[in-house]
Amino acid sequence: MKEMPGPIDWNQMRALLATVEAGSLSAAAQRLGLTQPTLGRQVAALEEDLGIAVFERVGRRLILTEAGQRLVADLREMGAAADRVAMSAAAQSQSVEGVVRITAADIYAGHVLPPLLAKVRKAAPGITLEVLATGSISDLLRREADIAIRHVRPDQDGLIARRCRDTAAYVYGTPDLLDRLGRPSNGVELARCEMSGAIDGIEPFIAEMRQRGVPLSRANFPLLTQSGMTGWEWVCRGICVGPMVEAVARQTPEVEIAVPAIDPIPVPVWLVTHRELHTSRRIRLVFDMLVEHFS
Amino acid sequence: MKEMPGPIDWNQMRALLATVEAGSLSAAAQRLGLTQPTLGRQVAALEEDLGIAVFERVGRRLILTEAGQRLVADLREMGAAADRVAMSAAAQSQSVEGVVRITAADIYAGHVLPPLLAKVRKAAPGITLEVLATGSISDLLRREADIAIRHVRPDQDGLIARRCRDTAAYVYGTPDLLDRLGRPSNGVELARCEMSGAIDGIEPFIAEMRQRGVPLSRANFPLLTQSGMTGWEWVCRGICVGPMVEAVARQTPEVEIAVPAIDPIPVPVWLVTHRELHTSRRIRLVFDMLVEHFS
DNA sequence: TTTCCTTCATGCATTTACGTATAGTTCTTG
DNA sequence: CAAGAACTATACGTAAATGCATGAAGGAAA
Repeated sequence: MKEMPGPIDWNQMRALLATVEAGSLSAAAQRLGLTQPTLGRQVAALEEDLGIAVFERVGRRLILTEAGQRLVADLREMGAAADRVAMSAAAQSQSVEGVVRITAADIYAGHVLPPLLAKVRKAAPGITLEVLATGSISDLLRREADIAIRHVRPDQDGLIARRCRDTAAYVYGTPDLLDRLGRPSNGVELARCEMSGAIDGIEPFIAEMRQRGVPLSRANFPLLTQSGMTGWEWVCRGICVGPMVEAVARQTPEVEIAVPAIDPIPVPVWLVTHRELHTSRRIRLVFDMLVEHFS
Repeated sequence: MKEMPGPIDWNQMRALLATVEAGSLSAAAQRLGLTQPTLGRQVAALEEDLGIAVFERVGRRLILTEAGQRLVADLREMGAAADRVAMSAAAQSQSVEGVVRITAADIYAGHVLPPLLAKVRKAAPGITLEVLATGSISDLLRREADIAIRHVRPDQDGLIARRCRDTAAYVYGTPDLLDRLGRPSNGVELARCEMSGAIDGIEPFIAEMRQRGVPLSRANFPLLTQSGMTGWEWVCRGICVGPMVEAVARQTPEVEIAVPAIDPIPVPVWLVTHRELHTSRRIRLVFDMLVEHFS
C-alpha cells in the first residue's frame, strides 16, 4: 500500500529459495531449522513486499507462477553467493571449536567411523562432528558437508582429494546359506548365487568380478537397495550373498568369505574436501586424522 | 560452541555488507531503515556464528580484518544478486500501487517536477512518488531509483533512455547586479563577470559558451557548489550571475537574462530507466507521463 | 468409495529481536 | 588545550516474529 521501499528482507528471500528448492514449505522448514508456519508467513510477507504472487495455491501444492520462476533464477545466484560466503567464512575460521560435517556411505558411517570419531572427539573436545550417512553423494560445493569419504575419484573442480590405502572387498555369506548353495568353490559357481547390490554401483562391480572369472550379470541382483546397511543386513541374515569391504565384514562374525579362492576386490578410498576449507584449522585437523587412520 | 550448523541468517549478512559499504554501523542503519544497536547486534551475532572476527574494534572505528575483506568480496556478489531479484520483482509487479523513485538534479526536483508530480498523483493516487534530489548521479543499476532525469547521454548498459525536447538555458542575473556590472552587451563583456557554477559541470559549460563568443575560463567561477539550488540562490540574491534553464528562471521574476544577444544554450533532457523496470506497470505509467510532459 | 497421509492455513502463548535512551570513547576543531 | 561531534556499547521496555497445537483440504492407496 504505502510501503517505504526499505531494502527487502533477505531472510524472506532465503525462505522463498528454500521453499522452491525443497518443493514444499514443510520440507524447506525442516531444512532451515524453522517451522512450516514461519516459512509460510515469510513467503507471504515477501509476496506482499514485492507486490507479486510468487506461488499459486492450488490444492495442497504450491506451484511457481511465471513471475516466480523469473525471480528464482536470480535467487539461485544469490543462494550460491551465500554459500560461497559461508564457505569462505568456514575456511578462515581458525577456531578448533565448531562443527565439522563428514559425509560417507552409511556402511562406513556405521561400522568404520565410530572408533575414529571417538578418537577425534578425544583429541579435540571442542569439535562437534556431524555425520551425513547418505547413499547418494552429497554436494561438497554446496557445503552440505565439509569432508567426504568416497570410493570414486572426484571430478569436480575446487576439490582436493587425498587417495588413501585401498581397502579389500570380498563376497560374503552366512555359513548356513553357503551350505545350502553347495559351497561354491570358484567364480563360475558363485555366479549362480543371488546377490545383494547397490542400485547405482553394480555395473562397475560386475565388470570387476568378470575380471576375476565370475561371470555375473544383472540377473544376479534380484535385491537392490540404495542403502548399504540394508543390503548388508540381508547378507547377515542369510537371505543372499553380497560384497562388502573387509574392514566391515571383520566386525561381523556371522559371515564368512563365500569363495576364498577369488582375489579380493580393491576398493579405493578418497578423502575429499574443498580447497577453501583445507585452510580451516578444525576441518584440517579432522581431515588429517582421517588421512592418518586410512593410511 | 554447540551451534547446529543451520543456514546462516541472511539478514545478518545484509547487515555486514551494509556496514562495510556505508563505513559505519550508524550510516548502515540509516540506509537500511534500522537502528545502530540493531545492526551492531546483527554483525556481532554473525561473527559469532561464523566463528571469525570480521571487524577490529579500534577506538570508534570498525576496520575490516583480513578475513573480513575476503568475506566481503563474495558478499558483494550476494548483494548484487539481491538487487537483481528486487529489480526483477519490481519489473514484474503489475500493480499500480506502490513506490516509484525519481532522481533528478535538485533544481529540477524543486522547480520543474512539482506540478508534474501533482499530475501523476491525480492520475494514479495509489502511487507513492519519492524524489531523490541529488547532485551526484545516482546508480540506476543498483536500483537507487526507478527513473532518472539526466542531461547527459547515459552510457551504461541495461538502461533505456528517451531523449526529450531540449531545454534552453541562459545566463541570468538580477537587474541590480547587471546595472552595477555596466550592463554587459556581448560575450566578451560577460566574460568579465563572476559566475556561479556546479563543481562538476563547468568544463562543458565553458566549452559551450566559448562557441558563442564568451571567452570564459575557470577564473570566472570563484563560487562553486554541488548544489544547483544553492548556486541559483546566489544568482537570485544578486551575488553573481549564473546559468539556468529557462523553464526554471521563468518562475523567478527577480532575475533577467544577462545578455539577450547571446544564443541560448541547448540543454538535452533524457529520461532513463531500466530495461527491466520498463515492464512494470506503475513505473511505465510514470515514465510515460514524464515523457509526455517533456515532449 | 473410503481411509490415511501429506501439506498448508490459523489461533495463542512465548521468546526473541527491536527501538529508545544513555553512557563511554575517540577524533576533530577552534 | 579544551570543547564539541560522531560513533559504538549497554540497559530496559515493548512489539513483532516464532513455535506449538489444531484444523482443513487434497491426493494416493486399499
